[in-house]
Amino acid sequence: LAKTIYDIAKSAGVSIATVSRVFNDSGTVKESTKLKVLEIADRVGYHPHAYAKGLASKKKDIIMLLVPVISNYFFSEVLEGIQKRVSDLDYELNIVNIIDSGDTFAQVERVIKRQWADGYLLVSLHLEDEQLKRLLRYDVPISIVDDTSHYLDSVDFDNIEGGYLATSYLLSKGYKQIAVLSANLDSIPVKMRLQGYRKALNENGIEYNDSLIFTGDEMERDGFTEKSGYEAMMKLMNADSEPDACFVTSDIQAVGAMKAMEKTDFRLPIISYDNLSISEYIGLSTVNQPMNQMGYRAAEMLINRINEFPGSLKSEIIKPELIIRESSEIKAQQR
Amino acid sequence: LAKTIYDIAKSAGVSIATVSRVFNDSGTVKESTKLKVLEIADRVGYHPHAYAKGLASKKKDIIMLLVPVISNYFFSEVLEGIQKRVSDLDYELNIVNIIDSGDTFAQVERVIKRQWADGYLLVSLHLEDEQLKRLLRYDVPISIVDDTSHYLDSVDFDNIEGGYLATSYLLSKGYKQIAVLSANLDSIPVKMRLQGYRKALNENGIEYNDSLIFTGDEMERDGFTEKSGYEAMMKLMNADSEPDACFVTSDIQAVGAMKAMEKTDFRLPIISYDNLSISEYIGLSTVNQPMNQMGYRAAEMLINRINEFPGSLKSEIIKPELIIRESSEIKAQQR
DNA sequence: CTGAAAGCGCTTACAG
DNA sequence: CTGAAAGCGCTTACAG
Repeated sequence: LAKTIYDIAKSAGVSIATVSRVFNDSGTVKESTKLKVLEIADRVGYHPHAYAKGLASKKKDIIMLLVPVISNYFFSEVLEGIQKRVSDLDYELNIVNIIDSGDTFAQVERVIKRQWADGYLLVSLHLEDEQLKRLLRYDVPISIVDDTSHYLDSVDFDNIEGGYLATSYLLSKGYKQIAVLSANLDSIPVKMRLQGYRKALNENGIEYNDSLIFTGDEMERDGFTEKSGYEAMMKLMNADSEPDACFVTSDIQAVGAMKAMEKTDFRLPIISYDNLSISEYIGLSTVNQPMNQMGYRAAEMLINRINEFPGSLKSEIIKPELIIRESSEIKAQQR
Repeated sequence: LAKTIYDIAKSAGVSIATVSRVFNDSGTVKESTKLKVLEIADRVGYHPHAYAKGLASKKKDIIMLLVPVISNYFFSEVLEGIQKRVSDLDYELNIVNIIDSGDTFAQVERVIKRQWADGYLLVSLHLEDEQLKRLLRYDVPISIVDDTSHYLDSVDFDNIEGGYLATSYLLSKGYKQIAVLSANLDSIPVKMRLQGYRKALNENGIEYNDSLIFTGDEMERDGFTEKSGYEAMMKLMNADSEPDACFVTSDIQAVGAMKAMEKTDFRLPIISYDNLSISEYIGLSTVNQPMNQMGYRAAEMLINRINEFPGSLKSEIIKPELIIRESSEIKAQQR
């Protein structure tokens, strides 16, 4: 029932090769023939079959994006950047949601094996580098977004810089005892952010003090949760040390931390990380990552790679920026 | 470079037909042959080429989901329901993000014309019914999610019931002058929700009063914005009428309305609509729509349709439920 | 400017 | 239980 190139060719009184040329703007076709073909195609609702075209030409003009959690602010921003660049460069974007069921890598591998696209963007998937290495054998362009790899192109954020910016700012305000409310200390971004924290202390001649680092007990989502932030702040308030400001490794933890403070008279200037949409509501000073830009650059990088494959590994690091709102400007208020 | 069925057939010393049968679990293949084929395929990383398979067999085992805004709570919940049902019924899901650029219908039509999938789910797209009618000519199963159609299968929420539930609850608490902070009065869901509001008033013998309906001036996103809610509440506070409770057509408007109230001593019990994730934080009583269930049912409906196409039009309406938190339980406090 | 024909990587009757 | 062959709907040298 669906129309094929043969139907159009017959109606227009030309060969299928000519119809194909019209739709691909390739070769040379007499203007009148072209118009006729286009008119008929439009009337009957014909469009080249994506699979047939992809099979015959190798070129699919499709970028496929694999992502675990589709509905958060982070991904929405990254997607916007990707979408923009992909469209401008005349590709189409297909998204596949990778389900959190333990076999992440198998799901990714399956999609890639099936050869859906000209290139793949793996966003926030955090696979092990050895797993990524195994993808090389499929011999197709793949870029990693929001992570780094030794085997595949990547675009990532500079988490060291983020921790550094937040801490430096607090130091510049005269605070000296800067506590950290941290998510899982083994998580890569956390490690990096803390590295930035130490770097800032170091530059200001302040010694790093282990007893100022507080972690919640809840370790779901690597401790990037409200509950974990709440717990960490409770520990801070009951500790012997007397911090005068606080760096929190994520906004969502800061929400929990603020709830903990609200129950008491205790107040501490805070800077956190992520710039979630709620952060503006509650006046959270935070480190913003230009997610849109990350997506944009990643799409560009992948498409470049498609056009010159293979080639030497490319990796790009995007700098975060500090956003100051109320939470860092309040006066500390001790027990 | 990528492996094909011919490579596997040669290595295994069988014909390509046999390899095909192994991968499709069709026909009968000697167990030992099957094992051998599978072992070789796994070793070299072979998997049938999606396009070639789709072209040859007509059956693609793909459902494609078209959606305008990917990153909101609503879609994430709907997606979860869809994903679950789709996987259980052995299909794969591809998502295409429809960009808000005025040519929504053209984008949708383009995807469908290209025959990517066995069936399509159009989520929150709100196309005109005449446009949907035009999709019939592509002769492929399509279901509408979060809207209703006379031409295509659909799953939608019962917005009348939602307005009715919220209003009835406030009436049951003894309130009699129930104001409405409304988004665009011409929007379909708003009309429905207000119809439910009137129904509830009616059942309780209370006359509908036009001067209790307040709309913001901001009409971006059909007035489903914080700003619009803020403006509407400002109007309410400055009006002559003296409402004792309030139904707001969305949570996001309620956020704005609450900000307006916070600037004054004015307080009004509120119930809104949507149950956004922030609603729990701020204690908003609201109407929840089981989005997960909607997705689940829609996927099921589409796949049924794929298996018996064509057939008589199916449409399903999902009931919302009331969630009571603090915002409706406070005492009114007049100027 | 246009057409005939081979080929892309599969599936699926048909025959054995 | 297995293979040879036609066909899915296109693209693309090649020839004219």
